Amino acid sequence: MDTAELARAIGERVRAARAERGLTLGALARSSGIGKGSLSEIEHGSRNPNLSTLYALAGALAIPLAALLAETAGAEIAADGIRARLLDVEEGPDAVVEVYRLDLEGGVEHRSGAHGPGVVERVLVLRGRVTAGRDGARRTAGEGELLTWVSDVPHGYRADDAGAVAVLTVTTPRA
Amino acid sequence: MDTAELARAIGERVRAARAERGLTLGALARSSGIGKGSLSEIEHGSRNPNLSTLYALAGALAIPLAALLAETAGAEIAADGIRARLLDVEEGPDAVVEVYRLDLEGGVEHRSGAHGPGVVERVLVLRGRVTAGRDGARRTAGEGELLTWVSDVPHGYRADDAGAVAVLTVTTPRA
DNA sequence: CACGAGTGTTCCATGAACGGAACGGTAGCA
DNA sequence: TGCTACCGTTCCGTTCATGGAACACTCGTG
Repeated sequence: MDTAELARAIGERVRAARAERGLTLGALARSSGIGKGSLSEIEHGSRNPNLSTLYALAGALAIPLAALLAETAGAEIAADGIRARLLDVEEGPDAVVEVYRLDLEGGVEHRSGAHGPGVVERVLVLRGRVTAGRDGARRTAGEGELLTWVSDVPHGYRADDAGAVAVLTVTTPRA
Repeated sequence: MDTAELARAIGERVRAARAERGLTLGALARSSGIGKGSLSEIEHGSRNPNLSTLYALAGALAIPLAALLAETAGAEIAADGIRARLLDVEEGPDAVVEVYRLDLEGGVEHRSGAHGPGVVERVLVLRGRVTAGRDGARRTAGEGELLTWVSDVPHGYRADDAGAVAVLTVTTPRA
């Protein structure tokens, strides 16, 4: 991703956030103190805004600056009915633990092949009910409950019809 | 926090990252394609760099742009021997769940007063051993284990001597 | 149809961020 | 002590991002 692409991505996020809030370009210009022309070009990605402009913009839209500029492309895995966003990576002496936020649409099955030996997955349910685990040994957890399995064989996740949100941790032992 | 403060904070982060990597200002200038003078002033916070400059800088330092610009002040709670970094907030229909990464130094006790009624805390241990819970009803969990308690009374956390890392979720019911 | 009030885009003079050159300071070395 | 090499800071001419004005366009209204 180069700067032009990033500028375009930021522009899209700004326009989406503005639309979400029902603001016109002029209204956002007034509340942020940024020129209407500047805003227009920022939304099109044809500007190279400086820090104060970005900061004022994020403030007026009530978005964290980091969220406005995130290069989430690589950190976000999205498929039909499932979205996994990397929140954190803990590099311990014996293992690396990745922490994801998992958004599961209702009723959609997500399958995953076998991972390396010793890889353990854990799902801590935040909202809804999740059925997950190794093929043939699925279990179900409700809010606040934890599912654990060794994922060296094919496995999968599924939410109740209402959908679910969970924290997924993937623990990979060091080679 | 205004723009000047943010610029100063970013400058400090840049200088720290550069020192960590053992780079001189000139070397970083060459690898990032940014002028040496610009870099010097950015590190002092006396510049208002634009997007392409920030992006090139983050790239040369191998830091995510979002991390360079994060306004972590509000999202990070740091005290003696404990650090809690907000990873995510899930706003469900019945409750709001905050997800934190918890870093606990060995042997240090962290106490917390009572929260509102119905607030539930959960600790999923990623590394080490954690003893936590309501006063008088502490329990201990090792890697991959989960501790849960209702935090409407004083409670606390403590890691083994080696320290620990965990995911903490705080579930607050909607009023 | 004319008009006013709104939209978002394009244009422009000004001021500031840019890269690079010049500078003072320090360390190593003959 | 003279020389070289490199450090980080300050300065400077050029380039470009800025806010605001001018603009084209779309509605709703009389």
